[in-house]
Amino acid sequence: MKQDYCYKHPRPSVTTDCVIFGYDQLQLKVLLIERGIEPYKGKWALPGGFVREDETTEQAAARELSEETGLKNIFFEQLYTFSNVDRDPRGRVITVTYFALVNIENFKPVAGDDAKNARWFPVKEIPKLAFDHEMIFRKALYRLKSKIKWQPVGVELLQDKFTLGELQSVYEAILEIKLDKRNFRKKILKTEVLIQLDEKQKNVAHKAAYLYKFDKKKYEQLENDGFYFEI
Amino acid sequence: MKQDYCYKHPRPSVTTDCVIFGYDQLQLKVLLIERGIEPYKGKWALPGGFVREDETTEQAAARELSEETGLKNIFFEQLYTFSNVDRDPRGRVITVTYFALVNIENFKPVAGDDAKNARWFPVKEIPKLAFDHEMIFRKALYRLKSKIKWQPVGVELLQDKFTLGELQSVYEAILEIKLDKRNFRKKILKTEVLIQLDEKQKNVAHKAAYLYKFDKKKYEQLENDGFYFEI
DNA sequence: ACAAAAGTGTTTGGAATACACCCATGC
DNA sequence: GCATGGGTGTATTCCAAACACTTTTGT
Repeated sequence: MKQDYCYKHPRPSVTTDCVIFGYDQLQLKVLLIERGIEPYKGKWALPGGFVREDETTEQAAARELSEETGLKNIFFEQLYTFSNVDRDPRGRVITVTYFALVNIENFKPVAGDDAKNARWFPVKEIPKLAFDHEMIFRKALYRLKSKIKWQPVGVELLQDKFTLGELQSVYEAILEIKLDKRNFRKKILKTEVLIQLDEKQKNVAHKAAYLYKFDKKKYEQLENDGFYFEI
Repeated sequence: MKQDYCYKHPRPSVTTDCVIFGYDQLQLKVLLIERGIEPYKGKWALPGGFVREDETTEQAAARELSEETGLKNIFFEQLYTFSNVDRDPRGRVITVTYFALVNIENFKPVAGDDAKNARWFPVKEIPKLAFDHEMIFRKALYRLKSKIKWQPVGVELLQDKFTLGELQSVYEAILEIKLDKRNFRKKILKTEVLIQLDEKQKNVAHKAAYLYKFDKKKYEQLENDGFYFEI
């Protein structure tokens, strides 16, 4: 049974789109889905969908994220709201966008729900995207680069336990520069949000590195104390 | 003649709300309007309104701003999108918010359009606000404080020509701290976005200060060169 | 033994901070 | 002449950046 919702004034549709970053094989990657329906059928796009009547845009983004990646409790934050009147050929659609950092190892590929094909693309090899998603993606990348300069968000892209070398590689991939090992270690340890474990790498063909984990409580405390800025 | 707009799925309304900052008598102020209609009739609120079918949220914000203050071409940027399902008693309303910096001297009070009363409130004396506008206001204030640390946006609150003393007072009002005069001047002049004019204050009971103006071109150039971060 | 990444300190330059006195003007 | 804000320089501290060698492990 089909029902119509009628209003006195025209209303836009509201969607959320997510820029989901991952890190793998020394590369920063983004999760894209292949559209199964028109418009832009067969084109790659950011995962997203319509905001339901009973959920906030944050909840919608979290739901999409969990549907697309099987991941919950992920770092994500609002990016920007895009509202060009002609950004969607179906009509007036305003999209509230989010960006998220996940760790690809934990990622469980979702058996093609909506018959969609999902793939991680290195940020250097993004195909042509549907809608204005290219613009959204670029804004997210810019935000990530700015943010990482102030906040130790790089850890969200790694496993729970990681080495400082791995973390440095994340930073180098995102910022596209080489960093000095000693200075990087000094700077990242001075933030005091990393905890060194009594545990080392195994089976590596070189001196085994200590593993660290992220001290989320400490981080949130510092954040509340105004230590980091929203960016 | 009344017409209805019907859709297959329910749609939220979309509004914009603006946090408009001004500076006057050594105080940072915010423009609020008194609501002339329900809900929250008689309560103070941020200026805002519905986004029309043929305009972006930016255009809607600029239009509201111009309607409320008579000002055009002023500094404003997107703040955040709020979407709690119960934030508006009239139903599902998502609001895309902006914050703006204007200079109160140029502000032309608008003869009560919509029978609304508009007033500048010092940020320290904000009354209870309608909807979730308190939260929006707090976020805007936080953003302004963060932003001013990196970007010389304080100039937007002053006249075209201003003294460094006035600019320092703006910073002190926003950050709520006293600044050292010499260090402030060094820092602000080092940004090289202020131009010293061949003109001084007149009729002041002390040594007349040089007037400066903001070098908008230079600022935009630096911004494009990635000199400042989006915040 | 050698390849590969881990781990570690010191020096240097630039930026932010702290700090105090004389100057021009209107009354 | 005095009250008011304008204008200026230096010393110190802190942080960021540059820079090279030894250690551990697997092959």
